[in-house]
Amino acid sequence: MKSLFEGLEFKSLISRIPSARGPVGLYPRPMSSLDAAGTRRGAPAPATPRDAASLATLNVTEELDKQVTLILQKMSTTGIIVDLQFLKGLSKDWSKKLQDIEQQIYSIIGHQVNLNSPKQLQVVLFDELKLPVVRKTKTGRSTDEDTLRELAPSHPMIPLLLQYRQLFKLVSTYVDALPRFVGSDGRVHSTFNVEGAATGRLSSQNPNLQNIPVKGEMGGEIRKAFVAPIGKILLAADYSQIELRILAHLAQDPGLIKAFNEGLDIHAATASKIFNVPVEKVTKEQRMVGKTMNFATLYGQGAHALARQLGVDYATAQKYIEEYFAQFPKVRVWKAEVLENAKRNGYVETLWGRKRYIPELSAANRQIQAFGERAAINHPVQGTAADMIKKAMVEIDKSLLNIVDRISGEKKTINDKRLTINGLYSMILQVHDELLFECIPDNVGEVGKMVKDKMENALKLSVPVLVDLKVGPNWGEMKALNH
DNA sequence: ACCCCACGCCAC
DNA sequence: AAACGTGGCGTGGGGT
Ligand SMILES: Nc1nc2c(ncn2[C@H]2C[C@H](O)[C@@H](COP(=O)(O)OP(=O)(O)OP(=O)(O)O)O2)c(=O)[nH]1
Ligand SMILES: [Mn+2]
Ligand SMILES: [Mn+2]
Repeated sequence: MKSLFEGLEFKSLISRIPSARGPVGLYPRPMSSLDAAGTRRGAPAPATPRDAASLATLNVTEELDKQVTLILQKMSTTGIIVDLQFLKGLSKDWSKKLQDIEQQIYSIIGHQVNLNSPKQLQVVLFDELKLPVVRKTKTGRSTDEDTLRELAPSHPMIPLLLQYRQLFKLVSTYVDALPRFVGSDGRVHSTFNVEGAATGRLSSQNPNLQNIPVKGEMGGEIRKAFVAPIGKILLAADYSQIELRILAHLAQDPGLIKAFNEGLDIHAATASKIFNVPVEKVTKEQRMVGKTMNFATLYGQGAHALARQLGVDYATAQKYIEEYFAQFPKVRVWKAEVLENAKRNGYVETLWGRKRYIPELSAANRQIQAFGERAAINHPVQGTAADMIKKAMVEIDKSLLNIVDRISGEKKTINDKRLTINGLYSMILQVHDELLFECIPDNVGEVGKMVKDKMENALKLSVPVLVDLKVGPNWGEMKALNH
């Protein structure tokens, strides 16, 4: 669990409603952030004492989380197949590339160095090669990706180092690490934590299946290792622009509401403006930049950071931010209201009343206050999205059992530790606003329709909620599923 | 074998 | 580094 202001001297806690539920999974492994009782490390005291009545009665989100916990256990028990042979091939190819790059770098600088050690790298870059220090970390001179991009034209080893970093990350964190989690059934069984994030989002660990690479060709290659078993396919369902739709509802912003009623893609529209291309010509990569700008601006990014991130000058970044809030005027008003309430109550909450206490709001240090304010703005939006998909998961889990009962007279469910596991259609992953299922190809159209319906109607918003469906033989080759 | 921290970076 | 937010993990470096 992260502190709100990691870099600052004194640490505080993010208080939250206590709950008796901990992580869920087959293989606890090292329970890094939670103790055996599922209570939060570093937060020994309950955030809010419960009165006698609330000890016995779960509120809406507690009841929701209780039901979700059972589903998470099933997801963990089912697991997902990882193609070990495929990863072995990737490892071989990419490790050779890594060695090549490493040798090239050594011959350029004239000696060996541990390229994975930022400390050793600093000496090479800034002392030996005398490259300019772009920015500093707490303890020294930064060598992160942004820094290296700026330094790239100054020395031939930098582009190689960037390649090395990317490749090493993918190999060490995924290609070589995932096989260590594969059980004798050929599957990885991640642990999902129902209260993994302060906002109500889940988290996933051992391994984390919510941060599997997706960008670029190499990301797609890694996702190809997540496969459906013989005779089944994968079905994926991802909400469209979900937090912007929730924002539209919470802020009741006319610009956002109109856009969604007209079926517009706001991420693409933002990208169209940034890259000065017609919206229909926006590429996937450009849309991603638009998406990041939309959320970063909403959650308080400044013009300086935006300018750096987009590679534009400060004035242009300022203009983008102004235009954003001019386009969606009620967003500023809503943010001010949230902060006012937050400071009065000491907490913020989602549409469903999931509370997050933010003591930083009353901190003496202004910088800490500012961190608290940005968290306070984020929680109602990110947390409502979490409530929404959790509700959908509960409804979908019920419906799947009904569908199975109907289409097959024979018993296709397995009872395992009081969990009813469905052998035909299994929910196997949740990635914040996406659900992944393993299912027999029969009736995938009907199941997809049901999943889409449950997700789109889990919460009633004042704008349409849309879900994109995809199917494929593996997670790297998913194609749109129409009707 | 386990722990911590800093750095850096993957995803949503 | 920074006035986007929410996470988890691998490595290096140091320690028990
Ligand atoms: N603050 C912040 N939130 C993010 C960021 N990336 C993703 N999120 C949150 C907001 C998104 O609505 C939500 C789901 O991520 P997705 O990648 O599915 O994006 P989204 O649903 O907005 O667009 P989509 O139509 O699915 O491509 O996660 C980010 O960079 N910053
Ligand atoms: Mn989405
Ligand atoms: Mn998504």
